[in-house]
Amino acid sequence: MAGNLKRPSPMYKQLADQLAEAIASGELEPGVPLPSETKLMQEYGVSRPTVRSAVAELRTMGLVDSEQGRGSFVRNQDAAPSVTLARTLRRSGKRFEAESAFSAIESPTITRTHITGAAAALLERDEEAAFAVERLLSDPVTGARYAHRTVIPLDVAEAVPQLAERPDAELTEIYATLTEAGHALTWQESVTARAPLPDERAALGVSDGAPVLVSRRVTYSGDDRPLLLEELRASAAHTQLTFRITPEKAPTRRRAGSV
Amino acid sequence: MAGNLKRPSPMYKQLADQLAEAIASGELEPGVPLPSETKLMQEYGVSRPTVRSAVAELRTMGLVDSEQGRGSFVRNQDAAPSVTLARTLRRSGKRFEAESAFSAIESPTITRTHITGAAAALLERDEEAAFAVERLLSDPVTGARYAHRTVIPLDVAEAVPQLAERPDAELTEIYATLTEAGHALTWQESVTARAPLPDERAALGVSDGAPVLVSRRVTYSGDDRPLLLEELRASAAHTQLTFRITPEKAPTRRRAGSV
DNA sequence: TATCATTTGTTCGTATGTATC
DNA sequence: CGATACATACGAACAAATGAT
Repeated sequence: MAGNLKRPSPMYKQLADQLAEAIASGELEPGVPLPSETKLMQEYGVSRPTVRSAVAELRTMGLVDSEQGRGSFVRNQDAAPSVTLARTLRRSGKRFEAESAFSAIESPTITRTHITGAAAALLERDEEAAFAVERLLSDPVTGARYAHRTVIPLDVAEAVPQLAERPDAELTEIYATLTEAGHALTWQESVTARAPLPDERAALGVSDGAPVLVSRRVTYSGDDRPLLLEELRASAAHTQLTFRITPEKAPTRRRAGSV
Repeated sequence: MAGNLKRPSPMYKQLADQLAEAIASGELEPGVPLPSETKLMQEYGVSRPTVRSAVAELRTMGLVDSEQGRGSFVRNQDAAPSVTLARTLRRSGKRFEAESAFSAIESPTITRTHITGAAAALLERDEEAAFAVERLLSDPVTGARYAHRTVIPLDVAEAVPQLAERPDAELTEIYATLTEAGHALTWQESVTARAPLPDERAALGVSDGAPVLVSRRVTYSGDDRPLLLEELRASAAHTQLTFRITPEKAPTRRRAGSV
């Protein structure tokens, strides 16, 4: 980790890259502090703002955590994927069971809303009324927190009285209820990630630079009519989601270059 | 959007919050530029560094994109999940087909490596030798780019000669080969996300503040012996992954509080 | 084509606040 | 209490990209 920075490519980025490489190579181990800002200024012959920009880069890359009065510490990334949430369902007859178990931090809140945004596209309903059930959950082992939200369109709730009465029933119960109501259920889950919103940082305990995983599961009647939506949000630093891939038995259509 | 900032809570954060709120409320619509840094300095009576810190916050929140010489523009978040990659397999007899098709940007590169890190855990092999096949792919419609990596442990390749000869065959071919070799294949995919590394920014075209989705698919023989690993990386700003959830037929064990 | 005003990007310097040890 | 560390905020200058003149 010597002290030579050429131009161009901003000096703060070069410094960030060098530090990132030192972290990746293990030269700077998790838990140990970076050299202080003053040291880095002297070592590399750059000014304070340049050093601070470099360290800020490392923070947004999720490589270090800075603590006022102490230092900037290399984050332990091996301990990163700690919690694995299996997004699998088990079924026996008309009963369902979810693979991953949570404990609720607060009791669920039920509200009446309208379906907008991503939910509208997935439920194929725009601006229609719906029940929304919000839960704040935590993993019983690690204490990691999750936000869970269920959206039940009003037309679905009206067709199945038990849903309207207890929209906050457990999801496995709801699946059973819908099955008894004659629906042949199928599910599709879609996963993406984004930077946390300000309120999510606190609620989900998202560490600096870590994204939020957003997973949305749609329950269909048959293969195509959306009945309800679940949305799960979690800090990606603590969580990975797993899916069992089951090949569909379907006629082969030719396609080129797929991987 | 008036100009009153109290202390404490850093002024740059207050300014960032006010701008974020203006974006959330629709006062600042997607595509329109924020007031210029000079304007914001005057409006709020703060210095240029303070304004720049605030805008930097918005960038890492993924709310705006800044372009030198032009301005900082509110990002269109509705157009965010543009590309949907279905992580589903289809099967007919011993033939397989992937749902999502890509076109290769470069021809695959084959290297000999050792299995470490997340791959070691998933393949249940530590430091063992393996083929690694790297591909840079793109979506034929949108042009979005993906990095794909296949890891084939050497013991698997040696047991199935076709793999050792052409480790860079298409995955569906490899699945077929393994099936013909007598393996009953199953798959498990795990998804997480993280901030992009410096080289990924360029290779995957990751916009500022957007995380990278990392999805790893393990192919098992039977239910438990890992044969090979695929790793797919993509910018979460452009991509969502979809999974078909197929309930497993299994005896019901009781569990509390699952959602 | 060349110039110029505007806008963001980079880098320096300096001062002060605040948490930690 | 004092030394050290990061956090915030100011001012200033120049670079680089853009778009219009």
